[in-house]
Amino acid sequence: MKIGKLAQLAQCTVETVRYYEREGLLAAPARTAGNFRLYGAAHIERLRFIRNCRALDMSHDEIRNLLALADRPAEGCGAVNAVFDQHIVHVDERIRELAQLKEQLSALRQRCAGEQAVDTCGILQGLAAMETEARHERHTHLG
Amino acid sequence: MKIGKLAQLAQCTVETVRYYEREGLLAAPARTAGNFRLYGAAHIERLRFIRNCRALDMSHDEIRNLLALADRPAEGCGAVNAVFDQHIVHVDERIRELAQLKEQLSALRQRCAGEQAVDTCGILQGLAAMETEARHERHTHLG
DNA sequence: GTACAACCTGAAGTTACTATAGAGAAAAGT
DNA sequence: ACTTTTCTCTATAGTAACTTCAGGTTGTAC
Repeated sequence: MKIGKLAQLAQCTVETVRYYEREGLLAAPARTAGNFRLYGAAHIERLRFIRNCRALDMSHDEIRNLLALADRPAEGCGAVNAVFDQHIVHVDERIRELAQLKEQLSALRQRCAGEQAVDTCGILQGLAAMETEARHERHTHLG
Repeated sequence: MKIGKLAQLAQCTVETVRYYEREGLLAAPARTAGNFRLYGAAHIERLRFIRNCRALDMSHDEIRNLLALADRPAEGCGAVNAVFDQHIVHVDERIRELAQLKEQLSALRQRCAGEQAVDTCGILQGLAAMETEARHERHTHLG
């Protein structure tokens, strides 16, 4: 099958497929005489795997890692578990960060009820007065 | 004061300050005879405001919006509230997305307890078998 | 034979910065 | 006064995971 069909089956765009090939996530397939990419069942499986990992917000590095592990069927899957556990930690951290953010935002939001002039707006005053904190370095690739 | 002092007071790097100037978030200041940027109290206030917005994970577009509103003191702050409410919605959505993600990840994680070979690993099987869903377009800039 | 969709490559744009290189200016030490 | 160190300047490239664009080729339908 050609790239359009593959992309459709994996629910992504053809540009994304070509991008994954450049990135080394998806092996370069055979070509037709006219230079069109020709994919088979193995490619669908691989791409689906990648897209599912992405749906779980894994980074390309994490995915590359997982794919390499999956390609050595004889080995144990302790490493797979490790990648997964690490990723779950990332997600957890980000959820906690956002929850805290939401509290701050809600507190600020309550400082302005209605339609006063902006120079007495509690939100803007709050934003100007907040204690500026150093940028927290992020330990997760999740934004 | 020069850029290093300003950056220190706002808890960011000098590169970030220069970047904000290029982006139009911070007005270009006067220069010394030696071409060094010279900042005053108004710049500190402005930069603090920006950094506080960033600490709340607002995008530059949202911040630009707020700054423009704050610069028209006579007008009502309904628009400010709107920016804020919209941003809170973004954060909420992202929290829900991540919570759902975590459930999926935990469910998958339970499919592999220990050290079997990877070709029978429940996690990898799960990743290969998951129903591939179309990439949800994001309505938030939060990762 | 000609219109049109699907495909090709390569490069640039996105966000909010960070990092680097190479050079000039100012401050500190002797 | 001289040297060393620190600060600042501009311009450019890199980050993640794509998307978009420009310009050209192939395949297919009528």
